[in-house]
Amino acid sequence: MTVVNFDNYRNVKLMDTKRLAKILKALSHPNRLELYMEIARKQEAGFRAEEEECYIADIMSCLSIGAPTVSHHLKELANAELIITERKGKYLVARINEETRREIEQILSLKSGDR
Amino acid sequence: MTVVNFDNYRNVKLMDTKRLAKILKALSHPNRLELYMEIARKQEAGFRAEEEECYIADIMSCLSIGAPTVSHHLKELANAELIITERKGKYLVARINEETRREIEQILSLKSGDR
DNA sequence: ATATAATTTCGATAGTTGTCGAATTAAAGA
DNA sequence: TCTTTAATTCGACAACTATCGAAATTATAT
Repeated sequence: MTVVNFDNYRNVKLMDTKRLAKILKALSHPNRLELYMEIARKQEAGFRAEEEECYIADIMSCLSIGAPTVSHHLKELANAELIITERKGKYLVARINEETRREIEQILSLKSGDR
Repeated sequence: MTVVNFDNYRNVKLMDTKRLAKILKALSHPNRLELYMEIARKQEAGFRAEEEECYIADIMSCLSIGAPTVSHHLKELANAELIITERKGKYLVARINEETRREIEQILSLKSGDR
Protein backbone atom coordinates (compact mmCIF):
# COMPACT_ATOMS: atom_id res chain seq x y z
CA MET A 1 0.00 0.00 0.00
CA THR A 2 1.30 3.37 -0.95
CA VAL A 3 1.37 5.95 1.73
CA VAL A 4 2.25 9.57 1.64
CA ASN A 5 4.97 11.28 3.52
CA PHE A 6 3.15 14.45 4.43
CA ASP A 7 6.17 15.88 6.16
CA ASN A 8 6.78 17.74 2.96
CA TYR A 9 3.75 19.90 3.57
CA ARG A 10 5.57 21.40 6.50
CA ASN A 11 8.15 22.69 4.07
CA VAL A 12 5.54 25.10 2.89
CA LYS A 13 6.09 26.95 6.08
CA LEU A 14 9.50 27.78 4.67
CA MET A 15 7.83 29.80 1.98
CA ASP A 16 4.76 31.61 3.16
CA THR A 17 1.46 30.53 1.75
CA LYS A 18 0.84 33.78 -0.04
CA ARG A 19 4.07 33.61 -1.97
CA LEU A 20 3.45 30.03 -3.04
CA ALA A 21 -0.10 30.92 -4.01
CA LYS A 22 1.23 33.79 -6.09
CA ILE A 23 3.64 31.52 -7.90
CA LEU A 24 0.96 28.94 -8.57
CA LYS A 25 -1.38 31.65 -9.72
CA ALA A 26 1.15 32.86 -12.23
CA LEU A 27 1.17 29.35 -13.68
CA SER A 28 -2.57 28.84 -13.39
CA HIS A 29 -3.56 30.30 -16.72
CA PRO A 30 -3.19 28.06 -19.78
CA ASN A 31 -1.48 30.72 -21.84
CA ARG A 32 0.94 31.67 -19.10
CA LEU A 33 1.72 28.06 -18.33
CA GLU A 34 2.34 27.43 -21.99
CA LEU A 35 4.53 30.50 -22.07
CA TYR A 36 6.59 29.31 -19.12
CA MET A 37 7.01 25.85 -20.58
CA GLU A 38 7.93 27.26 -23.94
CA ILE A 39 10.63 29.36 -22.34
CA ALA A 40 11.88 26.24 -20.56
CA ARG A 41 11.87 24.25 -23.78
CA LYS A 42 13.62 26.95 -25.77
CA GLN A 43 16.16 27.27 -22.98
CA GLU A 44 16.78 23.55 -23.09
CA ALA A 45 17.30 23.74 -26.82
CA GLY A 46 19.68 26.61 -26.13
CA PHE A 47 21.71 24.49 -23.74
CA ARG A 48 22.00 21.86 -26.42
CA ALA A 49 23.02 24.37 -29.05
CA GLU A 50 25.39 26.20 -26.69
CA GLU A 51 23.50 29.42 -27.20
CA GLU A 52 21.24 30.16 -24.32
CA GLU A 53 19.17 32.92 -25.80
CA CYS A 54 15.42 32.78 -25.79
CA TYR A 55 13.66 35.49 -27.74
CA ILE A 56 10.11 36.39 -27.06
CA ALA A 57 9.22 37.22 -30.60
CA ASP A 58 9.65 33.56 -31.51
CA ILE A 59 7.59 32.36 -28.60
CA MET A 60 4.78 34.75 -29.37
CA SER A 61 4.07 33.10 -32.66
CA CYS A 62 3.26 29.82 -30.91
CA LEU A 63 0.40 31.25 -28.94
CA SER A 64 -2.73 32.75 -30.40
CA ILE A 65 -2.61 35.94 -28.37
CA GLY A 66 -1.44 39.41 -29.20
CA ALA A 67 1.78 41.12 -28.22
CA PRO A 68 0.28 43.27 -25.47
CA THR A 69 -1.12 40.19 -23.79
CA VAL A 70 2.18 38.33 -24.00
CA SER A 71 3.91 41.34 -22.51
CA HIS A 72 1.38 41.37 -19.71
CA HIS A 73 1.79 37.66 -19.01
CA LEU A 74 5.55 37.86 -19.04
CA LYS A 75 5.43 40.58 -16.46
CA GLU A 76 3.32 38.38 -14.22
CA LEU A 77 5.72 35.48 -14.58
CA ALA A 78 8.61 37.80 -13.81
CA ASN A 79 6.72 39.34 -10.92
CA ALA A 80 6.26 35.91 -9.43
CA GLU A 81 9.99 35.42 -9.88
CA LEU A 82 9.40 32.46 -12.14
CA ILE A 83 11.40 33.92 -15.00
CA ILE A 84 14.06 36.56 -15.45
CA THR A 85 13.81 38.89 -18.39
CA GLU A 86 16.46 41.05 -19.92
CA ARG A 87 16.44 43.36 -22.83
CA LYS A 88 18.98 42.63 -25.54
CA GLY A 89 18.82 45.38 -28.06
CA LYS A 90 15.55 45.21 -29.87
CA TYR A 91 14.57 41.89 -28.36
CA LEU A 92 13.56 40.62 -24.98
CA VAL A 93 15.29 37.57 -23.61
CA ALA A 94 13.71 35.37 -20.96
CA ARG A 95 15.07 32.54 -18.91
CA ILE A 96 13.79 30.37 -16.11
CA ASN A 97 14.60 31.57 -12.60
CA GLU A 98 16.35 28.50 -11.29
CA GLU A 99 16.13 29.59 -7.69
CA THR A 100 12.35 29.69 -7.70
CA ARG A 101 12.20 26.49 -9.71
CA ARG A 102 14.23 24.75 -7.03
CA GLU A 103 11.98 26.14 -4.30
CA ILE A 104 8.88 24.82 -6.02
CA GLU A 105 10.56 21.51 -6.60
CA GLN A 106 11.39 21.24 -2.93
CA ILE A 107 7.93 22.18 -1.78
CA LEU A 108 5.78 20.35 -4.27
CA SER A 109 7.74 17.16 -4.67
CA LEU A 110 5.65 15.19 -2.24
CA LYS A 111 7.60 12.04 -2.00
CA SER A 112 5.64 8.84 -1.52
CA GLY A 113 6.83 5.54 -0.16
CA ASP A 114 5.58 2.08 0.65
CA ARG A 115 4.39 0.81 3.94
CA MET B 1 27.63 23.11 -11.87
CA THR B 2 24.00 22.26 -11.52
CA VAL B 3 22.07 21.82 -14.68
CA VAL B 4 18.43 21.21 -15.25
CA ASN B 5 16.95 18.23 -16.92
CA PHE B 6 14.20 19.88 -18.85
CA ASP B 7 12.98 16.60 -20.18
CA ASN B 8 10.43 16.71 -17.43
CA TYR B 9 8.64 19.54 -19.13
CA ARG B 10 7.73 17.10 -21.82
CA ASN B 11 5.84 15.12 -19.26
CA VAL B 12 3.35 17.91 -19.25
CA LYS B 13 2.24 16.61 -22.60
CA LEU B 14 0.93 13.61 -20.71
CA MET B 15 -1.54 15.84 -18.99
CA ASP B 16 -2.89 18.54 -21.21
CA THR B 17 -2.00 22.08 -20.36
CA LYS B 18 -5.53 23.06 -19.55
CA ARG B 19 -5.95 20.37 -16.96
CA LEU B 20 -2.68 21.23 -15.27
CA ALA B 21 -3.58 24.91 -15.33
CA LYS B 22 -6.90 24.09 -13.76
CA ILE B 23 -5.23 22.15 -10.96
CA LEU B 24 -2.74 24.93 -10.34
CA LYS B 25 -5.54 27.46 -10.41
CA ALA B 26 -7.38 25.57 -7.73
CA LEU B 27 -4.29 25.90 -5.56
CA SER B 28 -3.55 29.47 -6.55
CA HIS B 29 -5.72 31.17 -3.97
CA PRO B 30 -4.24 31.54 -0.49
CA ASN B 31 -7.37 30.32 1.26
CA ARG B 32 -7.77 27.33 -1.00
CA LEU B 33 -4.11 26.43 -0.74
CA GLU B 34 -4.36 26.67 3.03
CA LEU B 35 -7.47 24.53 2.88
CA TYR B 36 -5.74 21.87 0.82
CA MET B 37 -2.72 21.83 3.09
CA GLU B 38 -4.89 21.70 6.16
CA ILE B 39 -6.69 18.67 4.77
CA ALA B 40 -3.33 17.07 4.10
CA ARG B 41 -2.10 17.84 7.59
CA LYS B 42 -5.26 16.58 9.25
CA GLN B 43 -5.06 13.47 7.10
CA GLU B 44 -1.51 12.90 8.19
CA ALA B 45 -2.55 13.26 11.82
CA GLY B 46 -5.32 10.80 11.04
CA PHE B 47 -2.84 8.27 9.72
CA ARG B 48 -0.87 8.60 12.89
CA ALA B 49 -3.95 8.23 15.06
CA GLU B 50 -5.33 5.41 12.92
CA GLU B 51 -8.50 7.37 12.26
CA GLU B 52 -8.47 8.89 8.83
CA GLU B 53 -11.36 11.26 9.18
CA CYS B 54 -11.03 14.88 8.29
CA TYR B 55 -14.02 16.99 9.14
CA ILE B 56 -14.60 20.29 7.52
CA ALA B 57 -16.11 21.94 10.54
CA ASP B 58 -12.75 21.72 12.27
CA ILE B 59 -10.88 23.07 9.31
CA MET B 60 -13.27 25.95 8.87
CA SER B 61 -12.34 27.40 12.21
CA CYS B 62 -8.73 27.80 11.11
CA LEU B 63 -9.57 30.15 8.28
CA SER B 64 -11.20 33.50 8.63
CA ILE B 65 -13.85 32.93 6.00
CA GLY B 66 -17.48 31.92 6.27
CA ALA B 67 -19.05 28.56 5.67
CA PRO B 68 -20.48 29.37 2.23
CA THR B 69 -17.05 30.38 1.03
CA VAL B 70 -15.42 27.26 2.39
CA SER B 71 -18.07 25.18 0.68
CA HIS B 72 -17.37 26.98 -2.55
CA HIS B 73 -13.63 26.48 -2.28
CA LEU B 74 -13.99 22.81 -1.44
CA LYS B 75 -16.04 22.32 -4.53
CA GLU B 76 -13.32 23.86 -6.62
CA LEU B 77 -10.68 21.63 -5.09
CA ALA B 78 -12.90 18.62 -5.69
CA ASN B 79 -13.67 19.80 -9.21
CA ALA B 80 -9.96 19.94 -9.95
CA GLU B 81 -9.78 16.40 -8.58
CA LEU B 82 -7.36 17.51 -5.89
CA ILE B 83 -9.51 16.21 -3.07
CA ILE B 84 -12.29 13.71 -2.65
CA THR B 85 -15.21 14.62 -0.46
CA GLU B 86 -17.77 12.37 1.07
CA ARG B 87 -20.68 13.04 3.29
CA LYS B 88 -20.66 11.19 6.57
CA GLY B 89 -23.91 11.91 8.29
CA LYS B 90 -24.05 15.51 9.27
CA TYR B 91 -20.43 16.13 8.42
CA LEU B 92 -18.36 16.36 5.31
CA VAL B 93 -15.17 14.38 5.11
CA ALA B 94 -12.36 15.33 2.76
CA ARG B 95 -9.21 13.56 1.78
CA ILE B 96 -6.41 14.18 -0.67
CA ASN B 97 -6.83 12.57 -4.07
CA GLU B 98 -3.62 10.59 -4.23
CA GLU B 99 -3.87 9.96 -7.94
CA THR B 100 -3.80 13.64 -8.80
CA ARG B 101 -1.13 14.29 -6.20
CA ARG B 102 1.08 11.72 -7.89
CA GLU B 103 0.43 13.26 -11.28
CA ILE B 104 1.47 16.68 -10.05
CA GLU B 105 4.49 15.21 -8.37
CA GLN B 106 5.54 13.57 -11.59
CA ILE B 107 5.05 16.65 -13.68
CA LEU B 108 6.34 19.35 -11.39
CA SER B 109 9.21 17.56 -9.73
CA LEU B 110 11.79 18.89 -12.12
CA LYS B 111 14.74 16.82 -11.19
CA SER B 112 18.11 18.47 -11.48
CA GLY B 113 21.46 16.78 -11.85
CA ASP B 114 25.13 17.60 -12.15
CA ARG B 115 27.12 17.91 -15.28
C1' DA C 1 -42.10 16.41 15.94
C1' DT C 2 -39.04 20.10 16.95
C1' DA C 3 -34.86 22.14 17.81
C1' DT C 4 -30.13 22.33 16.75
C1' DA C 5 -26.09 21.94 14.02
C1' DA C 6 -23.42 21.33 9.53
C1' DT C 7 -23.50 22.20 5.03
C1' DT C 8 -25.24 23.94 0.64
C1' DT C 9 -27.65 26.99 -2.52
C1' DC C 10 -28.93 31.46 -4.11
C1' DG C 11 -28.42 36.25 -5.28
C1' DA C 12 -25.78 40.08 -5.07
C1' DT C 13 -21.61 42.76 -5.13
C1' DA C 14 -17.02 44.44 -5.27
C1' DG C 15 -12.81 43.40 -7.05
C1' DT C 16 -9.74 41.10 -10.29
C1' DT C 17 -8.03 39.76 -14.84
C1' DG C 18 -7.34 38.30 -19.81
C1' DT C 19 -7.73 40.36 -23.91
C1' DC C 20 -7.68 43.75 -27.48
C1' DG C 21 -6.75 48.05 -30.43
C1' DA C 22 -4.46 52.27 -30.58
C1' DA C 23 -0.81 54.94 -29.37
C1' DT C 24 3.97 55.07 -27.67
C1' DT C 25 8.75 53.98 -26.93
C1' DA C 26 13.20 51.60 -28.13
C1' DA C 27 16.34 49.93 -31.20
C1' DA C 28 18.23 48.69 -35.88
C1' DG C 29 18.81 49.50 -40.78
C1' DA C 30 18.21 52.03 -44.96
C1' DT D 1 16.90 61.11 -40.75
C1' DC D 2 13.12 58.13 -42.01
C1' DT D 3 11.33 53.50 -41.77
C1' DT D 4 10.59 49.24 -40.00
C1' DT D 5 10.35 45.99 -36.22
C1' DA D 6 9.89 44.63 -31.22
C1' DA D 7 8.03 45.61 -27.23
C1' DT D 8 5.39 48.40 -23.84
C1' DT D 9 1.81 51.37 -22.07
C1' DC D 10 -2.85 52.89 -21.89
C1' DG D 11 -7.82 52.65 -21.76
C1' DA D 12 -11.57 49.90 -22.12
C1' DC D 13 -14.50 45.98 -21.65
C1' DA D 14 -16.33 41.44 -20.87
C1' DA D 15 -15.74 37.58 -18.03
C1' DC D 16 -14.68 35.61 -13.88
C1' DT D 17 -14.32 35.09 -8.75
C1' DA D 18 -14.10 35.57 -3.68
C1' DT D 19 -16.98 36.81 -0.42
C1' DC D 20 -21.11 37.57 2.17
C1' DG D 21 -26.00 37.24 4.25
C1' DA D 22 -30.20 34.97 3.93
C1' DA D 23 -32.66 31.04 2.99
C1' DA D 24 -32.87 26.12 2.17
C1' DT D 25 -31.32 21.46 3.04
C1' DT D 26 -29.70 17.40 5.56
C1' DA D 27 -28.97 14.85 9.46
C1' DT D 28 -28.84 14.34 14.62
C1' DA D 29 -30.63 14.59 19.07
C1' DT D 30 -33.96 15.74 22.40
